[in-house]
Amino acid sequence: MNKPEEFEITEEALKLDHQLCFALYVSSKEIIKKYKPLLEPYGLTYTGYIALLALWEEDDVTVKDLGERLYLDSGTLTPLLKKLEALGLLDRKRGSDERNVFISLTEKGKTLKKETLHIPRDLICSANIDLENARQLRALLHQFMKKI
Amino acid sequence: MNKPEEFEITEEALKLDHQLCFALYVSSKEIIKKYKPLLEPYGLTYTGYIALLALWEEDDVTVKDLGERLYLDSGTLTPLLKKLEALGLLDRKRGSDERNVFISLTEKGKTLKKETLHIPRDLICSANIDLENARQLRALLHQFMKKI
DNA sequence: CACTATTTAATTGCATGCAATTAATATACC
DNA sequence: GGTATATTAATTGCATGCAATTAAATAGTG
Repeated sequence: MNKPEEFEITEEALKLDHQLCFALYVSSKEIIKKYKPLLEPYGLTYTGYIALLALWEEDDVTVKDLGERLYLDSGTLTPLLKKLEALGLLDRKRGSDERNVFISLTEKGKTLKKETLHIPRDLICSANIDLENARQLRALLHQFMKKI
Repeated sequence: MNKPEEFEITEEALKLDHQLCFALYVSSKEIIKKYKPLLEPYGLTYTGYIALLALWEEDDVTVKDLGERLYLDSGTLTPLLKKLEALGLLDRKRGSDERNVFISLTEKGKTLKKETLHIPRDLICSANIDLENARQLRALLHQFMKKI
């Protein structure tokens, strides 16, 4: 009882290369892989790096606030932040409302910003990124993120 | 000793919203999250689903071949394929070259393709995806994947 | 004030991903 | 044939991510 034209459409729509999710999934994994050798000298993982990027913009924020900016929940952030604390990069302190934990960078954490300034440029080279392609992608992804 | 114009450039380049990697990382995670409720009725995870998408295009392939198509290595695939085997969706059999393990769909695995045909369309609705935005994104991502 | 609902971080359990190593098999080369 | 090399899956160890639950604290309400 398949109408042939509909079958054709769904058949094509099922192919791996037709899936936007798969292109996003692969692109995300591949670019994260490129960061690893650049971050390893600083003892950072990719997740640690993006947490620091967020904190370098604004720190002394709660775990909840940081989680909203990073799209991560406490199940991921709590152990990550404890590791970054153990590295001496940040402090975790309860606020006057004891439910809140405030994250603030240590001097070491602030200094690391300057030492890693070269990473964005290095990544562009190592991942062979076309800047115009990247600019367009970023714009489309931000549109995508707003609606999803 | 910072040249102000260079400092400004790198400062901007360090912001979370300027990172292509972060936009990819968030978009990928968010779209995968949207798949979960659609896949749960079939007992599938996202990774299991993309493995099946690949196998529905071509099965009776080695783990290595499947890994190249999915951008996954045996460390991820071996346990995943064992789970899909336990669900009765595929078989794993050594080839005449005993280093190779060939993956082939069972009847149940083939049947599941028809039962899940609705998922791509359902996802477009639930993730509120703009088709033109998606088409452009996919094209740019494929360019990106080719070069990285 | 007493009681309930809400908020926040932490914890638990499960499913990835990947790098590095291992084990088994096959190939290449002499 | 015999040995070194290469290939393939599997295993191990580590780092996420997320859903669901828990525990503690606060806010809201009568």
